[in-house]
Amino acid sequence: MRDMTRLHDVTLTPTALLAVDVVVFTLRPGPVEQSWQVLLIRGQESESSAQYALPGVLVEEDETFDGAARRALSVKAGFDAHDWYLEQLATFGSPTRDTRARVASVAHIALMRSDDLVQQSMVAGTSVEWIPVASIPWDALAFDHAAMLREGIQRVKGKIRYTWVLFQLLPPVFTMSELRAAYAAIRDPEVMHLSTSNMRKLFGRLIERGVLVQVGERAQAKGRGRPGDLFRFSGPVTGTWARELPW
Amino acid sequence: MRDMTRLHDVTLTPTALLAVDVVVFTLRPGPVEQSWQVLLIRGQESESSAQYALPGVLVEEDETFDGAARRALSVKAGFDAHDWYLEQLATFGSPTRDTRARVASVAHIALMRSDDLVQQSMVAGTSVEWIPVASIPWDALAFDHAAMLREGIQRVKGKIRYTWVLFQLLPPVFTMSELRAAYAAIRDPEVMHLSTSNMRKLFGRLIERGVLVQVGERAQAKGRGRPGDLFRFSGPVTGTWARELPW
DNA sequence: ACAAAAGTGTTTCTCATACACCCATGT
DNA sequence: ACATGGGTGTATGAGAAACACTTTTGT
Repeated sequence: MRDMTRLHDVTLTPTALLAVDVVVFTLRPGPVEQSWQVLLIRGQESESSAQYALPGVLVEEDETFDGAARRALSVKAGFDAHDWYLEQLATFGSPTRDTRARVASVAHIALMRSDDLVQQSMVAGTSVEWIPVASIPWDALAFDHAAMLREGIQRVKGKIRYTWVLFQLLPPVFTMSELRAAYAAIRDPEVMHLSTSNMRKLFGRLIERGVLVQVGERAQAKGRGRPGDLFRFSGPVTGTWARELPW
Repeated sequence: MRDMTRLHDVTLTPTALLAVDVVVFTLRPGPVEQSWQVLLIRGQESESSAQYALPGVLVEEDETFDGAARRALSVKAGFDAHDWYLEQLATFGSPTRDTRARVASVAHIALMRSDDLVQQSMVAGTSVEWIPVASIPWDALAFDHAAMLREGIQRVKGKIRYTWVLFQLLPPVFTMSELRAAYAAIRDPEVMHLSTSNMRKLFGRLIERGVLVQVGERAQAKGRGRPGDLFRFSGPVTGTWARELPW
């Protein structure tokens, strides 16, 4: 970056390859237990026991990790992820993780709004599958992708409790019920038992501060019952609650 | 790790170098504002503006990141860090961070108990300095070490609030006052105004669960005032509070 | 004896949870 | 009409914060 305070006495011959892998999460309509889903790629190399892998690519010479991760989503899954929430998770680089060369993979997590799903696609020879987090085929994952998934799941579970990333998984406009359902799907189905009354009280602070804006309309009624008021999130992606949410 | 589901169609020529850098924190006696300190290496290459750097080394062929990080602490600062708390922070690998080659550095944070400081040392040509976090020379840091420090500081500040890592910075036996002071030094000096009464009530849960054990003795009296009861932490390093601490 | 630091117990107030009741929509 | 889901307001209980008072040390 700025100077050469280090490495002056060593060779600069490259010794490793850099890769990125992405754990993509989304929320889909359906039963709470299956709503939170992750994207896996089913490979065509059927001779091995590893049927599933995370989307990943090798990092190119002049490419940032962020750029490589978004390219992986494009190349491996056919998604245009240029405006998705993306954050670095951790780097996996055990000397033995790949037998052919030292490969360090910088794992990321990405959050896709379920209504972006219009584009679902099929990429030459591989197929893209959304799997509920509750039923991940842990034993059929390539490389150390199981460890990446475990860490990614923990990261998201923890982070929705004190930051505003949850809104990156919701559509632009949503009801309190949808917000509660999103929370329940990721953290704990028990949250579904919370009354809308208490939800509003908790999120009332955000409404006062203008982070949640009530759009002047009601949602489309679906099925029986009164449709809920619609809200729009207008705060910074990186924002946090003053206090951690109680559940 | 397990098979070859990927990379089958690309060359495996190494293109990058792997490094580790470590942000080492400790707590030292003294005024609250200067108690939380970080380790910086003052380099001898005085021609450049970057006077300070984090301890770091290149990762060797058969070395884990964890191993390389502990070696960096040994080689660059003369510490035996084999039993220190060490965790991966993030990987910094901008294509332009080093002009000579693509170097990806896996940053770590390490926590040193201040009473381990017996070993303080001097390594050939470089000098090890403990700098209060409040007075880091941001403009005199090599590479992207300023970014690493910023992230490291945020990580620790956040993590002491919901995990038990704070105890990794305290001596094996400590008083409630020392615990409060440690918290105050990292999070907010305001915490110093909390009464010991309220502290005990908050940590009372931990005492009941046996995570904090009251050693049957009082601390050495220093100066005026009654010495505090001594406690010992006996929980898992990775433990978390049921609820986030209120401050 | 007094100041300073630590321990114990009580009071107050905030806020999470629970509950009772009203509103809107589809069958 | 009634069942179902959403919204409003109130009551209850847990716990954080504040405070008054006692205990132990050094000067």
